[in-house]
Amino acid sequence: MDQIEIFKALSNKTRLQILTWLKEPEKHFPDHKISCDHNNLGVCVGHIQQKAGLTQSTISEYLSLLQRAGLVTATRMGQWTYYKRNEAAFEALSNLIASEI
Amino acid sequence: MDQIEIFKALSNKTRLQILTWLKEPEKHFPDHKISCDHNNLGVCVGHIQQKAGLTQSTISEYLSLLQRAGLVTATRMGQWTYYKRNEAAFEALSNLIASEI
DNA sequence: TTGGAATATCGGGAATTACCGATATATATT
DNA sequence: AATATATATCGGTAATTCCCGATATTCCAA
Repeated sequence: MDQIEIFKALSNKTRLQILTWLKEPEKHFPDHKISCDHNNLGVCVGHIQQKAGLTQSTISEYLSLLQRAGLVTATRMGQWTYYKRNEAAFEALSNLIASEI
Repeated sequence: MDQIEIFKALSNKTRLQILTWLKEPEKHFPDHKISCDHNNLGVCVGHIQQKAGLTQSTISEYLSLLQRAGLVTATRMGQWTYYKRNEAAFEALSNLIASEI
């Protein structure tokens, strides 16, 4: 758990938005059931990219950055990569700020 | 409470160190009683700078950056400026991460 | 009121980050 | 095998951040 990597990952408006969108995927990605997300794997890159309005390469990089920071997990299924929040990481970060930092 | 400004402020090793030092000033600045810190005002810039090992200008900027983010408060007393943690901000941030982000 | 001490601000070079377009890779379909 | 789709990676420019030295400002002391 690299604190600085986490805080850097959170220091960007688009990435923060993505994380809050992933809190309620069914709300923010209403068409996810009929396309990417079969189970509870998360949301695929393309949907996130469309909603964010930045290029595919940028969003792909942002998502892998969030993954390296441990804030999301990625699952590859066929041609899609599904990203979902790692709630444990947020809980740990909250506790870290409340007690360590 | 500008989230991004806060996370940017926390995205630096030296600034994180300063914040943890300020959690226990008497431990990390053992000579603070006989010099700067008369009451509970915090720790003066010079002591923080010595411990951090960076230049005076850098530390001064880091401290005002932390202040702008709301993570510390500054009190000017004579020629010294004393910085101390704003614990309410950390609590608020912890809660924010636990519930909003 | 002049000099010194503590801090703040200014200007700048090197490194990092924010995005992009182009291209590569992997998978699915025909 | 050839093509199409989804994602990842690469190379690059503009903006931001890191940290410095030099200078300005504020306050105190002689």
